Amino acid sequence: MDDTRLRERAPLTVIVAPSNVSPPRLSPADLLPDGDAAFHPLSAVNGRLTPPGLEPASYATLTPLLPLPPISTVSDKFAYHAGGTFTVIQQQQSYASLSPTAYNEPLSPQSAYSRRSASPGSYERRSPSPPLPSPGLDLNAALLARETRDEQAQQTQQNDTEEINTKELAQRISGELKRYSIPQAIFAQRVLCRSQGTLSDLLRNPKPWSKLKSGRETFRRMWKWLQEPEFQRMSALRLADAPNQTIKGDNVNNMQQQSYPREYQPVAPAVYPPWETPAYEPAGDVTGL
DNA sequence: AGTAATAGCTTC
DNA sequence: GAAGCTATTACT
Repeated sequence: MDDTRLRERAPLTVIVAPSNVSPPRLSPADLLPDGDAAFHPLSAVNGRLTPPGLEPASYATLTPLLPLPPISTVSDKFAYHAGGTFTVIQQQQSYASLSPTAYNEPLSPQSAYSRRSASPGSYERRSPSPPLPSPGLDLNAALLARETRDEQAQQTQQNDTEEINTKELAQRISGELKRYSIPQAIFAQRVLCRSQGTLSDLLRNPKPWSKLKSGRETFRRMWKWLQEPEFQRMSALRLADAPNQTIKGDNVNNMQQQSYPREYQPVAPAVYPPWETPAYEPAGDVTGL
């Protein structure tokens, strides 16, 4: 874990260090695998977009899926907004926009959407009175702020209204699960709050978006997971199962498909995939990032 | 043995 | 009827 942290903080040169993480299986130290290149831009972007001092990797606090929100509404607004963490949003977008291929298949997440709403009017509509920067500020800064705002609006709109190419999304998810050897049961439970059987069915027989009703929510979660930077994806997988939430049919805790004891301590720096690591890191470890 | 796919059932 | 769960089977 310290390795991860070091890498997070480390200057670019260190990150570049070949960690040759070719095997699909992720170890905690490999949370920034070969796609590390994708994270380089982040540092730059982070440097100029986010307030200094805000660490880019507070897994515990940044993880959007942490207590998995009720499947009905929250996911529509995305936890980032709820959490009000400006920085996170920007980072997320940076990842999404800057690294379409680094840790993704040739198919970028965006392409899973049937289209992108890049309507120039979205910004004005959503932000009627943007706090314009004072004349003293750099024009670039102003444009940047505007751009960021625009992207946020787009992101929100995508999550809310955009259609998802479910077939493509299913293929993407399947591919990612295979690539990292993530069992369906784990992904289904930790990320989707669904059962393995449900996920299997959705992946194999995805209904077209237009024919989906409440089932869209599950696909949205898949989609959001895909959009997340890798460390967040893994963090989500590693999460404790959501406590008994009053979600219809969401009694995942009753599933006896697999029980991953979360009590045991990771005595040695064992190498296990993130979803097998204890949900609760030793005190102060994760949050201390 | 572990994981994925599927059939039948339940819930809303 | 859609969506999902459980139990079971099939697959590797």
